[in-house]
Amino acid sequence: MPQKRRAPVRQSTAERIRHVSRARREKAKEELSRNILQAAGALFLKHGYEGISMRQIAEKIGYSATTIYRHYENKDDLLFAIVYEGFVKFNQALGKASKVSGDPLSRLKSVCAAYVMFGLKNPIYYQLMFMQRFDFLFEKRSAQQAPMIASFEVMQQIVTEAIQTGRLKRGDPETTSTVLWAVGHGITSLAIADPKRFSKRRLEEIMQVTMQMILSGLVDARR
Amino acid sequence: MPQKRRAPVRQSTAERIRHVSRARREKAKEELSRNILQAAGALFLKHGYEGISMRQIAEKIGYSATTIYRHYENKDDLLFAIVYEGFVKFNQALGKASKVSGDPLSRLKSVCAAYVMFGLKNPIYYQLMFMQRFDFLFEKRSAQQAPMIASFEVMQQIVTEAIQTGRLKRGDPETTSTVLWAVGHGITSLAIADPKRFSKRRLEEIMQVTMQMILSGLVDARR
Amino acid sequence: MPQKRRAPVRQSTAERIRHVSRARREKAKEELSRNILQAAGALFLKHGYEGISMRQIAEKIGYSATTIYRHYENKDDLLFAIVYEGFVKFNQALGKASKVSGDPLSRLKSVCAAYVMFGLKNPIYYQLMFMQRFDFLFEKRSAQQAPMIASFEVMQQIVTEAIQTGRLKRGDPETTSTVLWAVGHGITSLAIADPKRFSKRRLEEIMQVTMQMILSGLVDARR
Amino acid sequence: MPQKRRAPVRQSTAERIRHVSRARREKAKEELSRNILQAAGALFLKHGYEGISMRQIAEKIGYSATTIYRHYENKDDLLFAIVYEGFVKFNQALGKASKVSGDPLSRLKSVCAAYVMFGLKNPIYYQLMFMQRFDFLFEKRSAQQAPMIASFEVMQQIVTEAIQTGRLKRGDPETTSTVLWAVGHGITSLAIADPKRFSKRRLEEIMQVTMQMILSGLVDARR
DNA sequence: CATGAATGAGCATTCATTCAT
DNA sequence: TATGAATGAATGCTCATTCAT
Repeated sequence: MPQKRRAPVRQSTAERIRHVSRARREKAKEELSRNILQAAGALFLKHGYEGISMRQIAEKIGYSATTIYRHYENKDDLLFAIVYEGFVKFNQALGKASKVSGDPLSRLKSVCAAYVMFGLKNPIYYQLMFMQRFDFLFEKRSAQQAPMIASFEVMQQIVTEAIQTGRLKRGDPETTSTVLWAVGHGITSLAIADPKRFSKRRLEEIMQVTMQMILSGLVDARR
Repeated sequence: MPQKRRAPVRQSTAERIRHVSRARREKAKEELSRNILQAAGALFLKHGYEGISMRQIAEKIGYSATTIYRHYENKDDLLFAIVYEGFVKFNQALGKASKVSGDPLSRLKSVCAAYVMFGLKNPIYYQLMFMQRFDFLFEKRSAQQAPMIASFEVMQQIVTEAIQTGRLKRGDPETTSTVLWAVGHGITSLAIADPKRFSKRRLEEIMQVTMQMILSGLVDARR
Repeated sequence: MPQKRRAPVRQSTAERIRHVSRARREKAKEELSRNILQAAGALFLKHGYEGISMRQIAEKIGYSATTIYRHYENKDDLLFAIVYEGFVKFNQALGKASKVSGDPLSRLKSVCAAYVMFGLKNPIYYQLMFMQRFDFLFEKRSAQQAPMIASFEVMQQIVTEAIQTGRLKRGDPETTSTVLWAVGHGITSLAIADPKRFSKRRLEEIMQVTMQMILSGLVDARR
Repeated sequence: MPQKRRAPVRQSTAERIRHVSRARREKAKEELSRNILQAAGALFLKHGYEGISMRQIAEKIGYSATTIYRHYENKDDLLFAIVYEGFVKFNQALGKASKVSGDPLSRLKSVCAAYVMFGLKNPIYYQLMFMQRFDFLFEKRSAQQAPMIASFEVMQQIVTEAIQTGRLKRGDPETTSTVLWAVGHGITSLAIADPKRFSKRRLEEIMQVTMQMILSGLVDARR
């Protein structure tokens, strides 16, 4: 990141007094960055990206609007940071779930559950990531698509394995994993969009019915 | 300074033909109305409701922004018109599909297919209807929620029937129909959001796998 | 098309001096506030409240329209500030005049003269306060009506005293003070509206004739 | 008034059928003109000139906005027509009152009463004429200021007479008549602006006190 | 590092006015 | 004569962003 303005050679007295350890300062900065991200995320979610102004974000965190620009280049950048972080977290969650011990099928179940769980626990991220169209964000940032792609591949990988080991019916792994993805996405997005309909109990029922449907429907019964 | 506003420069008669017979004029008006609706829909979809201005819509249809106001009271009204029409069409599609002859199960399949088909054929409507949050639109127009509610009920009705006639496994009809809804929504919304991944062939495969999954997974095999 | 908004072109430092010491800065801010108030007042007066736009005010003071909003919440607020300040000044003027030494009659004369003088010295304030209907301003700001009410009461108070001490003819104090008010308002508003007719000399004559008329006409001659 | 578009040589059938007597047609036109004037006056008064749109006027009379333009050239012209008519009526009222039989003093009283009465009976006209600033209206229409000027002169004429015949104290007639004018205007405008304070009874009291004040104060008692 | 001041561009909406019918 | 359609300009206001301190 090209530092645009070099630091002055001589620190002012005031600066020296305020001077804390370098680590401490950086930590504070990061904390603020994260703060901004969270506030912005929550607001974007509630009122849409275009519906929220930098000033509103600033007000929520108790800083001036200008301060945000010290942490993020502009509004787009801020949004991207949220979505990007979302994908990193998402990727971690799926990755962790996929490493559960057991046969491919239980790992598949684990990943599916993790998918839905992520969405329900991070509705802000999920909506920003999957329920709105921010293609434009990645247009000029293709280099940073890695975690997004990786996430997609985790599931496909497991499905492939499950098919190869004969636990799932024979078929194109991409097709099958897309179906699973779609089921997960359908439940998650509906649950987020209309929480009233998705009480905890109802959701549990739904998940159970769904899992059973998947198992009865996709598993190769001959084994 | 009550300065006189100058009269707008008119386009020559040849450029645009208007003011013909009364019937013709009304037809032209309706056509323009529809035109606005379509343009607005496409734009809202791509950039979000808040991301699109009346001016942008106007420019797309080649009229001044003011003209839109002759057809729709305001921006909200315009969006509502789109969503409302979407639900009317949606309702018709589901209704028609549900009246197919045969046992509840084949009607269920028919409705599911109709659901996905509607989304794929009317991606603009679908996204505005289901992939964004426009609760506020109906807040003051509860009287016009009919087609929306009716749509939701079609599927639930069929599921209930299928359970009662023993074709589907015993269970709460609402849970079961929600699962089906979620599956349909998952496929549809993914297909719309990422068309590259959903070629016609791939989609057919997906639908087939899905249908089979549903049937194997939810149907009461004892019958 | 979330197109980036370009940064505004700034004026060179030399052109306008800002950002000095904190105290200096606050002083500058107040000065600008006052500047806006004056410009707005003059314009509202000449073309009516509805006839003037924020942009026109801004242009008059050489700032952008946005800047006004840093000082006043909105157009109503701006108008209110003017009228309110007017009443504060008016109240002070009447109050001071009423405290002149002497019998009630000379204090009455003093207040009448102060009334007219205020209007002539502050024609902008006067017209906005008394020659246009801005009831709506106070509808939601009843708490701030104090100076206005106080002003009205000063004259009535003196008249009451003058009647009680027998210097004015017996009669309803409210009626009498309203007559005096009307006379003062008549002269003041005509003088403001048609300054050509009200040269300094002519005005002096008018005031003299009027005062004499009041004294001959309202004073109880038996004393 | 230069007719911009000449009438077609051949009347269409429809036109011939609709054809009524010329007189009847003109009468209808005038009636509509008057209708527009009244509606516009009432609205201008209530919401200010700038606060009212042509469409609002049109809606009030149940015609399209375009129709107004057939009767008045533009909005300014419409306002002017109102004010002009007001001055014509005002002039008539004062003129009639000044022709009452009797000595100059009773004629003076008659004119003063007529002044106030006009304002109270035609508050719309009065406010538009005297309580708002429409200088711009007359800037390019100086030829039509006649009734306005005439009105001003009626009172001055009587005062001059009264002084010459020794009924009023010696003094500059212009000064004296201006004082009277101011008193009349003061009462009238206050009564219009704040009707709550000016009940019929209160107003009568005020008028009586005022008249007495004028007589005691301005009349030459030596006669 | 954080901020106050400032601004050009943009937004939804309304307006006065014109034109052809 | 009256009107529907259309429009450029304007309005109050908000926004993202910059700059110098």
